[in-house]
Amino acid sequence: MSNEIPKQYNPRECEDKWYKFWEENNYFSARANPAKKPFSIVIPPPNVTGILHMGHALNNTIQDILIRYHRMQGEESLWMPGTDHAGIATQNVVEKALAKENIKRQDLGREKFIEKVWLWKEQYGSAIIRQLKKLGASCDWSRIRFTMDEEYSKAIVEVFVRLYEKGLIYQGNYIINWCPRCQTALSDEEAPHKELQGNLYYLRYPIVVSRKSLVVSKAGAKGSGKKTDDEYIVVATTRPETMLGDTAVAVNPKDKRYKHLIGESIILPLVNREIKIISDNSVDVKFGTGAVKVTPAHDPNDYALGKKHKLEFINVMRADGRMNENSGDYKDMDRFEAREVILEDLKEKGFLEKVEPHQLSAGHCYRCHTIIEPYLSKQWFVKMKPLAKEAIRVVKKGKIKFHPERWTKVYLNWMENIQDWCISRQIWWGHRLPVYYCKNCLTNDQRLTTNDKGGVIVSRTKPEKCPECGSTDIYQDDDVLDTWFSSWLWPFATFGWPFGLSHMANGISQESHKRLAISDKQKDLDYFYPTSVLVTAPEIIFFWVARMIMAGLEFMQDIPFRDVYIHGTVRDTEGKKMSKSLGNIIDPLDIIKEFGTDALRFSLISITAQGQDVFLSKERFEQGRNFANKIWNASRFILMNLQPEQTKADLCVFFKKENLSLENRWILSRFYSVLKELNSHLDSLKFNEAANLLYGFFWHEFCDWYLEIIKADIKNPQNQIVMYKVLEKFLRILHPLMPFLTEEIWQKFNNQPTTKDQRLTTSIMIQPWPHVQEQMIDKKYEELMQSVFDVIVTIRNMRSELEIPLQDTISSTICSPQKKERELLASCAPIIKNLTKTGEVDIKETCTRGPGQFVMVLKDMHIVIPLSGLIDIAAHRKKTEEKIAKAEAEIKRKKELLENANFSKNAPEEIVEKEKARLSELNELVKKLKAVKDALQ
RNA sequence: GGGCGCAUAGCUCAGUUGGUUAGAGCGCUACACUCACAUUGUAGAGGUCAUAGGUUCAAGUCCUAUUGCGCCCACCA
Repeated sequence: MSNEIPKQYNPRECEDKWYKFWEENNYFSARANPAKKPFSIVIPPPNVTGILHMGHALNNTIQDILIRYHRMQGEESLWMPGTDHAGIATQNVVEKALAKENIKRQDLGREKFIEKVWLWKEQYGSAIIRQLKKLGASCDWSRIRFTMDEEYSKAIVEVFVRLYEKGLIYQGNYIINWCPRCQTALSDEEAPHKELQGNLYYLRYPIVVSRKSLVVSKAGAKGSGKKTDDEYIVVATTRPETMLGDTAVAVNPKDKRYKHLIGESIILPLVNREIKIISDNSVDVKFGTGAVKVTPAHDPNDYALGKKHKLEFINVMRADGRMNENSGDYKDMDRFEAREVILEDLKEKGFLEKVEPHQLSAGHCYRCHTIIEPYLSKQWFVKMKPLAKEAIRVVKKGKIKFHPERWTKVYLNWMENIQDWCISRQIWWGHRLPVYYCKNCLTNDQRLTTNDKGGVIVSRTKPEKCPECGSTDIYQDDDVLDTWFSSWLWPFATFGWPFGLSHMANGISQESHKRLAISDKQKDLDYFYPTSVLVTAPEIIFFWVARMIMAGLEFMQDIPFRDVYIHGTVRDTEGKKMSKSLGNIIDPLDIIKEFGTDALRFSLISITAQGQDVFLSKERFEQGRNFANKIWNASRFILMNLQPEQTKADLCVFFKKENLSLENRWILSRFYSVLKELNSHLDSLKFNEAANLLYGFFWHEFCDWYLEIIKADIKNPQNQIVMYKVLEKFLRILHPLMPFLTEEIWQKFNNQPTTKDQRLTTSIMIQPWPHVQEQMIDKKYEELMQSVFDVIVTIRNMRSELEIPLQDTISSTICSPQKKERELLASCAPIIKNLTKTGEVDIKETCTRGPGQFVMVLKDMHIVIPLSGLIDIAAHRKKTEEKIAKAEAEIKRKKELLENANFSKNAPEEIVEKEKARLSELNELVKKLKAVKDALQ
């Protein structure tokens, strides 16, 4: 039998096999079941264009662990899967693919292009799903959703219309973040600021001299020939190209330098437009020259100024970031090219006073990293403040908890300062706005110039005719919605919300059939919502988490999830974020190929401390692979030695403590202690601690000690039962972390016809989670066993120091003043003999020490073995002296501590007792060590 | 300009509510392959827990300041 099992675990042979097995048996599916407690997670939908990276691997492993754990605990556990249409990202990917064939999306036209995207989605869109399956994700695939699904899209329209009717969606002309490359508006979150090294350019704007300023200038003018302050007003700017759109210069009214110039005119260089000097409190006197050029169409601050002072809004750029017809000679130049040329021209004409290096930060497109242009355009917005109110409350009240908790502050800070959300995008791939225009009512296409509602129809379906004038000349808005406008509905729209809509045209029989289906869906939503935990990355808190909370509260009148687990970002060993462009990617699929999925999962989890970033190197995965292999071989050993009929023995024996040998009692106590601790780690989302706990227990306690001990008496029925039971239960509790390996071994046991336990019938993943048998936990026995281990380690240490090869059998004498200890050691003599390769173990009360013996001290014990060969007496003496010194230092500290009246007064009694015990132990140790030292000469 | 995180063994990191003997993996040193596993075993070396103060009977753990690294947010042109 044993030679059927290979010496190494081969993940490739079993992963796909068991995944298929699980899927075919519908183990992943979950549905409303009032008899059970629900547990649900919605997946953060990966981009449909996505390929699995380490961030996904970490994110989804955590979710899978939670789902598998709760499923085994008997909860109805649903993991809702799906993908996100990822508007801009997907459009970019498809455009790039088309570019290879020299096709532009404009060549195809909107409809054809969208067809291409769908085609692309059909072809490549399932890659990420296949990869999630490779990872072992136990999602209920029968429920898979895509944000562009017809049903899902209805939810989006419904939400848009409801918010519009509530007055929370509006259209308007504002400065928004514009990506000139993607040629679309972006939300603030989609345009993260990055530091740039730029310049501050000081420009001279000539003043049109009026009588009033002349008077003042006389007083201020010094010398002749030199240009005075009153001939120019100098403004500082980082973006000189926008000067073409300047419509004022602003100064602070309190600024004495410019007070006399307020209201005067200047001539805008190059453009020769006459503009006014205005005053406004918002101008910072200390920055630059204290005078600022005002470009209302190209800067959000200036926009506000422009509105306030009723300035002209002159847009000097086109959507592609090139200068437009308002920029004279610079027309058609790229904005950055125009900057250089304009600077040249200004310099040539004496309008450039100086250039200073200046650090600035500018928004960058989160999809293509192009520098954002603040751009005036007509867009659609969601009014966020009213939605945020309740979202703040539920988090403050603790109805939703962040893990780690510190993210609460980040969330609240953002929520409390929330800005309106720009939701319209000028791309093609996405949900078209349910906004229609009546051509007749709109006197002309005023999209960029008016804020007027006339002719705007927001409707769930395309209106036949204009409700105002009855015209049928109606067209839909070209824009699509921000991808996140669909993602924020994910926790309930995936269940089919809203129910009972848009099926009025169906026949009656169909209608009732649909109703039934709808009511099932409604049941599922009622049952699984709010979901239990959301597992995600910090980058996405504002984009997604915060907005889901708002949407859930607004449309479901309830929070979308109770706990938010924010895991760290996966980085390389240098701390850099893993990204394709940096070329520092460790591909999870490569790791799966090389080390196996379970190794990937285990290693990833074992280094993911709650909320800390994960620094990864490939070597980390060796740990997981080695662990998998260790489990494999231990199981192999047990299988090889298992006598099937023995495992059928009465299980009651198993729980009768008094019948158990010390080692069996010990390992069972340890197992249940570990299980108890494991439960608490998993319940408190400390996955790394769970992983390390399982690792340490299995490798060092179960394999290194327990199996080594019972090896000598492996056919003993009690040992047979216990080793089998502990392994079998261990496999179950390891399963959430290492699903494939545990299933493979489980099935190996299952396939032994005579070893059949009635639970070993189907799959490990649907087995019950073991109960903590409190009565089996006994710390006293754990300590007793530990003291035997200490003896063994000491003897091994002596062997090692004396360089006695294992082939040479030695004898040893253990002297202990305590009777109980002697009894314990006597009962464990066979174990000690076995694990130290000692022929005879003599246990005595007092120590007899001769010149031909080597002695070591362990607590209050002497351990003596015959001296064979040479020993470096001086070295050993020195070592002993060091030990004495160390112990004496500790004694001194202890004494001081115990003599301190405050200590005994304030410290808990058990601590004081512990200290006292430790002190007497140390005293005994020093006494013995000194005796040993004296003997060494 | 605000906020957050990190600094512990050569390296990568754990360390719950303060309890005195600070852990793991990798690496390193020595020894050991018929006997489940060399993706292994046994033994060992290696730390004034970033710095300076403070609170406390007791500080890696709590407080304050400093230094270094990293991240997030913000409309200084």
